[in-house]
Amino acid sequence: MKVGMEKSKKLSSNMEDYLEVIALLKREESVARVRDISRLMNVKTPSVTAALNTLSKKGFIIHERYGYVEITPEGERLAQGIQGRHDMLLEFLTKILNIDFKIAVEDACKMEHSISPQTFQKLTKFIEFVETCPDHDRPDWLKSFDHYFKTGKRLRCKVRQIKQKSKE
Amino acid sequence: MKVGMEKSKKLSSNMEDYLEVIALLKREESVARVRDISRLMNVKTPSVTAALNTLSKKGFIIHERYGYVEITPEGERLAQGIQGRHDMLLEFLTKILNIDFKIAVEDACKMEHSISPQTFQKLTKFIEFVETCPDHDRPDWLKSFDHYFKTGKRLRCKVRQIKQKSKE
DNA sequence: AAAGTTTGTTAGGCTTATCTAACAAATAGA
DNA sequence: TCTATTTGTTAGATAAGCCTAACAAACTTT
Repeated sequence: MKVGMEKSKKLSSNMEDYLEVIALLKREESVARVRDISRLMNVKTPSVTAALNTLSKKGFIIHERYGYVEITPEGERLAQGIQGRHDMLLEFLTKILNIDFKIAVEDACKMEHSISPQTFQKLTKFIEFVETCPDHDRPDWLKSFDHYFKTGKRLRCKVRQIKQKSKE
Repeated sequence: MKVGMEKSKKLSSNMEDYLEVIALLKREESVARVRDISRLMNVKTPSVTAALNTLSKKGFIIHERYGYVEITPEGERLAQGIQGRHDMLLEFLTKILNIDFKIAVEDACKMEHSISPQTFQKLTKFIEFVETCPDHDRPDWLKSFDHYFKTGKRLRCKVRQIKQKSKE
């Protein structure tokens, strides 16, 4: 074992989930209790206690025996990152790909832990690009994809295309 | 423990990775040896032996002591599914989102284990939709996104829009 | 305020996946 | 062929996460 070995600040997917749920509870119920965490995560309370010890040691939360769970600024920052990835993925899956909500949530919950910053950034911009399109709700090319997905047939995607054809 | 309890056929991400690598070796080198699996996966050989026992018990491979690893039809089917998800994700990330290859591979390697069939199907069709577009290489709307990503500015995507503006 | 209920912790066990060390089998070279 | 090297296996340890059972603290409730 190396001498100056720092304890790693990196969290496993599981620990990220705990932190995410804690942040959610703080946000929605103003306090985070062991019982609530255990219910939301479908684990027993001893598992929560163990997780809290891990998160404490790494400095993401503050937890004294029998007390509420508090998040440190560092924990808050991390939780926001995870939540941001989750929200973005969910939006991409539901609004752009039209995946069923329940399945989209499942996918997002898993992918939120592994997606790279670069992919996150690209997808974020992609969503923004779609949603700020000066069309009505959904840009025409996406509607065209919807149709392609349903029928397997392409719509003429460009008027220009037709014009070019008539010029030949 | 329930009486009729079957051993589950479900594989962890780790075991899926082993199976994937075994299939890769069979494909590229015609045989899969413990040593090669261990090298490709950056684990020591005893870890491979342990994994092979797990995969054998679940019926995805056949492995006798000191022999090559063979894949069963069931294992082959599973491996193809995983590889298919991997390839699709890699294509989506590199060709559509223009993510750097190395990062795209990392993302794909993680996501391939968690993506739902529905999302797989949608993304597959989406790639198909993009790649069969009657444009040159990349459809105009995607080029328009590229520009938006680089500059943050939208290109006029529709003439109609301009007309509406001048009407106000 | 004492008893009962709920909540949280500790202790100890199981599983998965990894490792090192030691040994055994297979292959290669002299 | 017989020894040396490489490859594979076994044994035993460690770490993460989960569990149950037992206990302890905190809260309700009368």
